[in-house]
Amino acid sequence: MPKRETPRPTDTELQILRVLWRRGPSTVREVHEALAATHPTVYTTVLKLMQIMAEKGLVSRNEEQRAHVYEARLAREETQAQLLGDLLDRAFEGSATSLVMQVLSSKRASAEELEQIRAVLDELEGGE
Amino acid sequence: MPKRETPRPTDTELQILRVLWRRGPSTVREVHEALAATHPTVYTTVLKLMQIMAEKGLVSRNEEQRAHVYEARLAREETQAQLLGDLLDRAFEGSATSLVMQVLSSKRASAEELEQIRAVLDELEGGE
DNA sequence: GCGGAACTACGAACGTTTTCGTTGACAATA
DNA sequence: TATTGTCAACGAAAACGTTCGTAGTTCCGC
Repeated sequence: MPKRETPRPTDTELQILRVLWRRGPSTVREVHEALAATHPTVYTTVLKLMQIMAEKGLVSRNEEQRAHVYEARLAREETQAQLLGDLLDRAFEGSATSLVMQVLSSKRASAEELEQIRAVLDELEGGE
Repeated sequence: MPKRETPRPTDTELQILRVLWRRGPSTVREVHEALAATHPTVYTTVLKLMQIMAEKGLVSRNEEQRAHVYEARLAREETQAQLLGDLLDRAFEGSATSLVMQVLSSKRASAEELEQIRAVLDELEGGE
């Protein structure tokens, strides 16, 4: 039984993944340009990172074209769930309630967002 | 205007902080023993870590006694909020709603937990 | 006072992540 | 065919986090 688990992406790797989620399958050049605004580096740095990410299994690589096309292997939601579960264990002793309370009480959530969350709650409680 | 921000604690540093939050101000030895079960290392490793954490400002240090007494500089909730806000930016594009949805759907919260969360929502919306 | 226990301080080693320069392959073009 | 531009591959270096051994200090009991 293989223990095939994707490792948790580092901060920089996550920035690349976000580009791939937003743009879909992309070449190194495309990612590099998309990253230029927020994370200015040299082309080969992005290349190296993405090669390593391919080795780790974070992205898949299509080599049919001369410029290889990379794609995130896990959907955005899967990785989000992974990171969130991780933080839940590491910093919240597994208590989802206190995590949600924290996120709500830090004034990040707007009124509309609160409404949406309430809707999700309704669905979870009543729906099933 | 000084830009005094506490750096985000690493995984290992967070383990130490968790001990300090649980025990309150503690010596290196006390932390080391508390950590022995989950994170077995040598005494001086914990010492070094805590010295570095003091430099970073993650903990404060009282040197009155021979065995220095360390204390977390930020309350548990503050650090949790910091880490959460960080993850929100890095992985959720700032959307608290999708973060809460993720945590609710993946770690299916119990009925009581849902009730508690709903109470928080009520307080946030109606209370003020 | 002496020896051992409990500390802090320090520095070296190691692994991982991030960065970049260089090289060689390939393609398009003049 | 020679030149130029784009690309992957690779290696090395820098930065960071983690680990541990060693040295030196202080304290206590004998």
